[in-house]
Amino acid sequence: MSAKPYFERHLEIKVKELEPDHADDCTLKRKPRDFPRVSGARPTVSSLARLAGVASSTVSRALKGDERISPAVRRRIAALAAEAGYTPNALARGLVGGRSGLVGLVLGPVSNPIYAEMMQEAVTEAERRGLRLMLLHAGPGPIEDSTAAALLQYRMDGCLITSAGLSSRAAAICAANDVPVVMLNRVPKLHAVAVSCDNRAGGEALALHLLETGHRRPAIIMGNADTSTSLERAEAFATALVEAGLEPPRRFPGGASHAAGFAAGQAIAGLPARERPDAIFGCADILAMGAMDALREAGLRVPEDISVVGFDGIAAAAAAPYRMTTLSVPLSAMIARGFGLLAERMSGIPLPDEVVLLRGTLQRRGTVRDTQPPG
Amino acid sequence: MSAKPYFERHLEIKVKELEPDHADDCTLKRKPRDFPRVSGARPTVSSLARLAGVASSTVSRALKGDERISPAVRRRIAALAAEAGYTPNALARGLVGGRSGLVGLVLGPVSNPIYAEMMQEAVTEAERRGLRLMLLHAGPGPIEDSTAAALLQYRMDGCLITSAGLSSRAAAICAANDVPVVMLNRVPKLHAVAVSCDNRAGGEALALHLLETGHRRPAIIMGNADTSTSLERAEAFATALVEAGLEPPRRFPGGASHAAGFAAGQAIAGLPARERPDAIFGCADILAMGAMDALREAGLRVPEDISVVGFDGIAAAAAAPYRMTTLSVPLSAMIARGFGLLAERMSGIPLPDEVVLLRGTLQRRGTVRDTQPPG
DNA sequence: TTGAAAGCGATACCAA
DNA sequence: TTGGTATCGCTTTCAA
Repeated sequence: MSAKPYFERHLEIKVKELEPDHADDCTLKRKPRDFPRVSGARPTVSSLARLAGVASSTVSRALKGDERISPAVRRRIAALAAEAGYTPNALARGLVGGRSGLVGLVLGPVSNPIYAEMMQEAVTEAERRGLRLMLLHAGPGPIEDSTAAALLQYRMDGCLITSAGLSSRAAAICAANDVPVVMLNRVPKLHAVAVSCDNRAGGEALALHLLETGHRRPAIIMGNADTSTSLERAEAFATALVEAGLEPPRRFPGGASHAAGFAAGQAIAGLPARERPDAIFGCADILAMGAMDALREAGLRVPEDISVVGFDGIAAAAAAPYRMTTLSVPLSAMIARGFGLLAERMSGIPLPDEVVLLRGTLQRRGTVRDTQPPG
Repeated sequence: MSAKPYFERHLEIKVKELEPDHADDCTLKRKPRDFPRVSGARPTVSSLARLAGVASSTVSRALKGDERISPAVRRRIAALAAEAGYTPNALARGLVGGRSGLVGLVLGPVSNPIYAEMMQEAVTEAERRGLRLMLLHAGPGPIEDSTAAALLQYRMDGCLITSAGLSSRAAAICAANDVPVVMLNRVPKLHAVAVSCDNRAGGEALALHLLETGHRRPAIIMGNADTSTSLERAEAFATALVEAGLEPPRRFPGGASHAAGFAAGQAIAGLPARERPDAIFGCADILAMGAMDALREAGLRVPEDISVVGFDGIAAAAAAPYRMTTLSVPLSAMIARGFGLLAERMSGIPLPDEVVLLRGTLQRRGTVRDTQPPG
């Protein structure tokens, strides 16, 4: 539902070439006002060295503020570099230093907005740490081999994997080549480094919340079958209910999109009234949103007729028309921690694998009916 | 509404270290089964040359299928490389060749899902062309200087800019340094290369559709004031209405998020009935979606009481609970064309600026009431 | 058809 | 405190 075959159609193309004189303005008389550029080649360490009448090693050291270079020379070279518009060549630097400053990012399908939110957080955090993000994958399905190969080709310092489970290829390549990997929002089956929300605690918290508010027949809409995330959430949720003396909750197949949640919601709405659950737990907000839409379309009111809770805390679920009660995962903190773990491992010192679990927060909003006020 | 200050809170961290023996399993006995790796250093052209008993230049040539190397040698070296698990070092290659194979990507705020969809398309297309995407920015606000500098540091071959108008900094840096830029979904005010939807044609098509279906008082919810996209769409829409003899449509301030559309929708719903528009054009789907939600919450039915149309064709707008009539932009085709333009310019041959306009498609769905069937 | 050698740009080591 | 120089891995003349 996300990647449309637009490609073949819509090829009615209008090309508007700009007037030649303006084009010239752009290609020839380019004004180096804001970003000066030496005519011809870009300035390099050795060209600066020649200008300054020193050795290139001195320039290199001066530019990174080496204490051993006299302040006077340092200042002079810095000024020269600024004037010439010098930019270090990260390729050369990476070649000799062995570290590229590049971090790979593997994202899941954008049909679940949480990946976009994670991406935005990752960009911010990477910026803060002076790292660059290489977008290796985004979408359903597994990562292409050629793309995964880029991990090695560009000598990436590490890799962040957020996708549910389909990126084992990238993980394997990293493992085989000592490229540090951190899994985000996903507890790996194999040994690895991961930062995740405490899905069990979250699932339990949601179950307790539903119990406290008087629900007796919750159902679950499952995420993708192969994701630990979904499984853990559902498992903990179910366990808490059973421990409270309820029947094991019914499970409906879901996925990772609004459409999947919608289908599950339709199935639930179509149930005879006496079989109908009194609450739905969507293992991801996007699923719960889809379910809500299906329920409403079927004439059921949320939360009057049926309560709905989600898990993720995406922005869209917080707003109208959902205002969904959910367990929000601390995205920023997770990303920050993930970069932290990565940075530690990028230094080369072998560190043991670890799994960091951050606790989410129950967001009480408007989709849970309180039939049984406490006290 | 998108980037929450989660960072400071939620720091209750549980660290679960794996058992030492397992950790060892991962750090020491790493199995090079799937992705073989030479013990110690990775194989290089010269290490392969030594193994094969030829010169490194021969290896280099053989590996890229140079006709001048005898087929026998070529095969032998290829086999050797495969066996050793050789991976070319893109950093070194970029250093000598002057081309990095890297393309920068600048995205807008993820509060508008269209950026995520564009990102996913871009990943696919980059893969197809053997280019790597460096994520330079994603979010509202302008790009960081340090990030923009990466364009030069990593000697990127080009840059794709999708963000509305805030990335002029990146554009300026590119312009000053002969890095080709292509603007996506945005017609630049300055001379540049761009691929966009024909926003005027689209706005007009939507206006005509509303006219044909008997609407007489449409209103517009504007996008960000500084985006050509929104302006063009609104302008063409308004012009078509006026040419049909209607009053100029009322304009409501909007933005680039559901929340902005929602606020505009509330303002419209709060209007006295006789002042209320009979249709709303949201300059972006996400705005129209927000407006729909506000209208429905205010008890107005869409399309019975008021029609709504959008522009973009994002996946979320096509599904329940919106099923919105909209003008969809051919995203895949735009991205493909954008990469094409970039590729042409990456060769170094100076080409004139051009603007490519692709026509969108009116998607008639369920949010326009047909009061006046044709004929 | 293949080899030797000169860089690409930056860093780091060893001298001075 | 600074200068040479080797080196990172690969490509590309220029010779053979």
